[in-house]
Amino acid sequence: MTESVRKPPTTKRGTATRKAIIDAAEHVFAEHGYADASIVRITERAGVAQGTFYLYFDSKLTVFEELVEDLNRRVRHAMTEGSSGATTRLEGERAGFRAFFAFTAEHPALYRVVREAEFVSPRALKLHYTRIVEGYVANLERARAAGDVGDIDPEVVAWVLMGIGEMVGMRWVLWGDEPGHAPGPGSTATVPDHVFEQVMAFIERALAAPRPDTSSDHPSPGADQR
Amino acid sequence: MTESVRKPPTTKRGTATRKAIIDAAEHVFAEHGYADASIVRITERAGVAQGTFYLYFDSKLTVFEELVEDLNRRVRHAMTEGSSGATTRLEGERAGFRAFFAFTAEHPALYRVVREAEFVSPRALKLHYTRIVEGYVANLERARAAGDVGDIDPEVVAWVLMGIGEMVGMRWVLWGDEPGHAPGPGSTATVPDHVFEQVMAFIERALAAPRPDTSSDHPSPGADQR
Amino acid sequence: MTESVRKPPTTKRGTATRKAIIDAAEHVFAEHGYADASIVRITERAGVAQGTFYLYFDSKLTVFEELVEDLNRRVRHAMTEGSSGATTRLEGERAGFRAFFAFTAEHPALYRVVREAEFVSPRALKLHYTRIVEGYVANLERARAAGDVGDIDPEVVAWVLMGIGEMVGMRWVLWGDEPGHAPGPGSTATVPDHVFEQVMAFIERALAAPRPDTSSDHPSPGADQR
Amino acid sequence: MTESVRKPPTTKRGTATRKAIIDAAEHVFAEHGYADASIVRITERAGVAQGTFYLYFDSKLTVFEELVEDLNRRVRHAMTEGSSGATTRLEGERAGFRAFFAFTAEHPALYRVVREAEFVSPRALKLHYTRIVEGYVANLERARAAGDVGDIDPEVVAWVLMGIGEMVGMRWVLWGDEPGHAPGPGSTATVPDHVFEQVMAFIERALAAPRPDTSSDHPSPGADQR
DNA sequence: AATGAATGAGAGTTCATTCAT
DNA sequence: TATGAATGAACTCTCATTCAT
Repeated sequence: MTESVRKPPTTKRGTATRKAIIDAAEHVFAEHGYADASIVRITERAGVAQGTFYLYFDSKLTVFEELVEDLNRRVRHAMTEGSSGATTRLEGERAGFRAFFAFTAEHPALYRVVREAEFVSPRALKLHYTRIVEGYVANLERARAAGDVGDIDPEVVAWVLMGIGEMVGMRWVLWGDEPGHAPGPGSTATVPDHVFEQVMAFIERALAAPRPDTSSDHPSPGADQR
Repeated sequence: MTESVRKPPTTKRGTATRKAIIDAAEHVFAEHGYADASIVRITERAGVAQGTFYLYFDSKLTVFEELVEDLNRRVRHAMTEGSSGATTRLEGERAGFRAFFAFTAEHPALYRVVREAEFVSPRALKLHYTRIVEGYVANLERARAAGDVGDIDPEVVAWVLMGIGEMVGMRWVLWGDEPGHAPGPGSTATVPDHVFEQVMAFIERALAAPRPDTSSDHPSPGADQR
Repeated sequence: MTESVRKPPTTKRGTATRKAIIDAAEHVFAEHGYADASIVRITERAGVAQGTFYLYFDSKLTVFEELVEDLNRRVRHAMTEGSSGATTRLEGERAGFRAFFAFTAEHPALYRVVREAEFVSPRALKLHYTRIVEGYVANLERARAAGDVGDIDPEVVAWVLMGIGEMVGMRWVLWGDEPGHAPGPGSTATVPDHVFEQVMAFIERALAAPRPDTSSDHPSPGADQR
Repeated sequence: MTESVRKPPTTKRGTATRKAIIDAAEHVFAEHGYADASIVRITERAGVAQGTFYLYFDSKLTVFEELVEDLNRRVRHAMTEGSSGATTRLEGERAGFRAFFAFTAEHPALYRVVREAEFVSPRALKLHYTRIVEGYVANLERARAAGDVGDIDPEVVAWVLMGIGEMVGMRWVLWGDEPGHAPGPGSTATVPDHVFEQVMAFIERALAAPRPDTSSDHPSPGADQR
């Protein structure tokens, strides 16, 4: 296991070059997938020579992993940013999902790159999902403590939410309205309103705290809605 | 629209060889992913010469697509089979998910192959998901007509269920209990009970028909909305 | 040098099969050239299985050589046949060339196969040319003895005639009138009249016996040097 | 109409490598023919790695076509160069043919490569012949205008000359004196004198302007129509 | 006599990576 | 810091030939 060494630039010019390469890589990976994303393509798009690539990255895999991390950081940022202004849990949830879909629309790379990561870099893949899930878990635990949601296992529910977001994103953001043909590369269409509402309603019903009156006058002992 | 040039085998031996290759392909794709699943690896595992491969398949892509179709057929079969004995919708749903997870455990290829299909064969990928979703949709429409579930959009919910199944399957079947290291190739562990229960409960709450008494002042006791 | 063994058929059916293969080979070689003329293509066109081929021929090279021999026999036959009715040398020459061009038009294989033979089977190539040349030589020697042509070296002139026939055939029979695009496979167009006349006139001038009166002081009246 | 993707070399080293490959290709094609001239053989002879080949050429076919063009340029250059010092048409013609045979002796590739081009690249083949023919045509038209040759069709005669040169070159330059066995690869023997004289005499008789006095009663003594 | 499945060497080509400049 | 020429292992695929049936 050769240690992957970071190769930080030391000059302004270097920093710019490095960024150019990462940016190029995002597009190339998104468009061709890992296997078909050749270094030539990346460097050509970045406007540098092939050799230059290895001044900043150890290998193709290295950029890939760094890119996954980068995108991961950015989605999570977008999600918290999006829901930061929310005053209720429900509002926050909606804003978070909206931000997620918007990010997916703007950065299809996230999606495609992550799905391929299964074989390319399981480590990166797991990190990616785990980190997002951790965010959900934190929110869910807080909500549960506040009695905002029912008695759920935050860990499990977090993964469930992750799955919903991913599949709906793939279906409606990446594929577009017509499942037959994918939207062009520049498309930034997001999930249609009614789909979004259906999804959120689904989630809300699933999370909703049991109505306090359920056990009020006619307590059904042992009734556990789980 | 290019038709396959290869003719189907006409002898017993040929049929056996073809099957051996497809079987080998399933394992190799599952283990290495499409890009790294070389023809050499596949034929070596199948115990035939490299050239033999091309007697039955036009290209690596062809086997891939055929394999996806094959696995798709088999999961769907497993799922309907599994839920065939169920008497209530709830029971059927549980059995269907169980079958899905069990299949995933036994055929990790399904999972891995499909996730990589994004770039390899978008067509195959879409077919796969769409077909499974169609099954869900049919069930949901029937349930809604019977008043078994609330007023949901079956199409959207179907994709949501698909997403849940896929993510939970990945997390607990493929990764195993410890997210750090994947279970060995031969592992057939399935989703832990408590996770399964949590997931099913989540889904049930989300699908449940709204309780009729909600807006009335005379709650009908014993009304079980599930 | 493994001896190429003939594999003659012993039954009627066998004879038919063998012929079918040779015929198919002529077309396939003519259309694709030696290198791209696969055994599969030949046997498919002949309507037999691959293995059957080796019942009648030792190898791809064997059919090729036999085909060259066959075609050679046939052009020569066509040429002598054509000029058999001629009463003068000039007439015979014209008829011979006409027959040659006609054969080329009907059997482009001759042409193409021979040109490729340079590398495939030098032996066959040389045999082919040499045999045709021998015919020319015989005619020229006879003509010289009869005083019908000047004092030429029959051997050299024979090769020259061969070259003329081949190049003109290629240019006007195989390429057609427009050098830009070759005529379709079925085309049997031959050399245009005026080209034919030019070529024959060229040859006649070159062969003509020097007029006896030129250097003598007693012109022999009626001497026609052509 | 697909443009070559390879960029021309920008450094001295690159230029040298490219040349080394073309040179190697010339020899390998000449020795083995197109079909058997593998990239391995070419690169091995050039002393570079296989991959290097593709830095400069898109494919085997590309080098082939470039080589044909290159050789074509060079024969034509050699021919005009050779006949440049000539003072009479006859002298020029002889010099041109001599140059052609000499070139053939030194570059057997020209010959072999062109004959195989029929299937490999008809376009290149036609270009090659057409360009040489154009040179002949120009000369013949000039000669005819000057009354140096009879009333011939320059186009037809040009192809005829082409055919003579090619066949004689093949017979006496490439095959050597003994038709049984080709001369070694390094052989630079050219057409034997007496053959050359016979060929030129043949051509001269065919081209000679008809003697003006032919129909007069006062033969101009010493006029030799050859 | 005929089949057609099987072979395996070898083809052309790509590409991550190295290195001299 | 940047270049771009060079590498060579690995890939997919073809095909003349063999052989059991």
